[in-house]
Amino acid sequence: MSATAQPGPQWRRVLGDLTGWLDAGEVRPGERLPSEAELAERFGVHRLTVRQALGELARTGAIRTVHGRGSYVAEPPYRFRVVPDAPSIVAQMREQGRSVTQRLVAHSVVPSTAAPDATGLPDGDLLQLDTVMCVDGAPWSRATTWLAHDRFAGIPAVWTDNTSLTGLLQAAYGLRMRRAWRRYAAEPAGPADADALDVALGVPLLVLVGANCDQDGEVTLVAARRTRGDRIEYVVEL
Amino acid sequence: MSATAQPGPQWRRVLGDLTGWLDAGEVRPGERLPSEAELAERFGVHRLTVRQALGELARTGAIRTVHGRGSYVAEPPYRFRVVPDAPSIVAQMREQGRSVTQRLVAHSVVPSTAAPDATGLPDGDLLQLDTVMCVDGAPWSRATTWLAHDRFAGIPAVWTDNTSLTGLLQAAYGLRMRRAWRRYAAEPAGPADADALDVALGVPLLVLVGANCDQDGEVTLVAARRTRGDRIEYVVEL
DNA sequence: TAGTGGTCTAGACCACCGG
DNA sequence: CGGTGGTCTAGACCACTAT
Repeated sequence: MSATAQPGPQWRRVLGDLTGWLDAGEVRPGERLPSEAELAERFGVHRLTVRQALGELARTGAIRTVHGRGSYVAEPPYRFRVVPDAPSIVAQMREQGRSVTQRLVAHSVVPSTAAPDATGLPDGDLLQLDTVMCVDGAPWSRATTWLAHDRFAGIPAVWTDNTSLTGLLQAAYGLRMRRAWRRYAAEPAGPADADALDVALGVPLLVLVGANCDQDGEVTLVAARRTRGDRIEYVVEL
Repeated sequence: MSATAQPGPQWRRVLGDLTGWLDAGEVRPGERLPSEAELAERFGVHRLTVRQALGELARTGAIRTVHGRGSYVAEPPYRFRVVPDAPSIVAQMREQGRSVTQRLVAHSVVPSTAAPDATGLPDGDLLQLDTVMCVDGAPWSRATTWLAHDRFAGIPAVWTDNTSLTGLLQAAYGLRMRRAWRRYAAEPAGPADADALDVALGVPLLVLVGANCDQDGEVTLVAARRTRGDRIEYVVEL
């Protein structure tokens, strides 16, 4: 009945009731919620009031709203536990039986100032690769990678959706890398993220910026990866 | 003039124009934006349309809206770079000249099932500490910590706002710990986070769950720390 | 008390999706 | 086509802040 007589704003009550539905499993993951109009009628409020509550649910990832179809209960935010030691992320996921593809959406030559500062990359032009990774068919993360252009200019020509950059560098360049440093941060999805990762504006992304170096200790690769917060967890064993 | 004739919705144009103001420094950090009513008039749209744009700015942390006063341009999202190796976070920040306080907001005895799974803590009741850390007077992170209750029951009695848990454990219990494992994730702020950290619902938090073990390799402390995403960056040197 | 943001309603039109 | 969510307006009232 949801006759919850709360003191706060009405959309809070609606939000509370809807959250209750989800927690109680009255609407299961994958199922559609009643339409906004019907919810408005059922709760005795205006549709905009319902939308306020639905917006909060969407921002926290509890539901997923699709224009023209409805709002669907999201799958529980399962997370891959990615272990930064061990092989590359792609190899790791494939070992877990996931289908992983990485599409090269853009590549360009940029001055070395374009990479995040304090990277340790050598001076000179850089090759910048913009990729989108999909796991089991769903957008998972975006990455921007910088490499010395003179050395790696041939990469875009041989890229395929099944490329693992780590594997490619080892196979084609004989390059075995190890991790130099990592930075972890949480940022809201911007317009480009929302578009590429199929999420709402502002949802949390886990941002990992890192550098790898070659056998001689020279930094040869810098990458910034923005991953859906509900889809990842980095585990570091010490 | 902002006669930007864009194709998308109007609130996008408003958002774009406001973002332009901020980027160009036409409104500086700490200054107040015009009132919603005035913005509505100036952009020739309804106040709700302006609010849609302001809401996005607030969620990305670009502005900060205060009931009854107005919307203020946020300080640039400066981030502490916290190095997980090296001393405790508190000690590290104080070395950087920050004033750090940690208020104990609650403590209780809970069954061992209350801690995040796979922690490695011994069975038996746990002491759970809920704390809020402020840096330079502003809320910065919330933490929940679990310890064996029988061994550490006296901690709440001696807690002060200047306590560093690491320091306390070493001083009062002769305990020197080292890191066992860490998990990094990004999650949206829930109601409790929003309240304690003074942020909007749903803004990104960087969540760090970790365990420390004593000299014998026994896990003695598990902690989950939820920090404002615009205020932190974890750096790991490898 | 005046000005600000927060909430809510009523009603409209558009854009998208599916059959 | 009908149903859905996305946007927008008009107007009202409430809650909070400052003076």
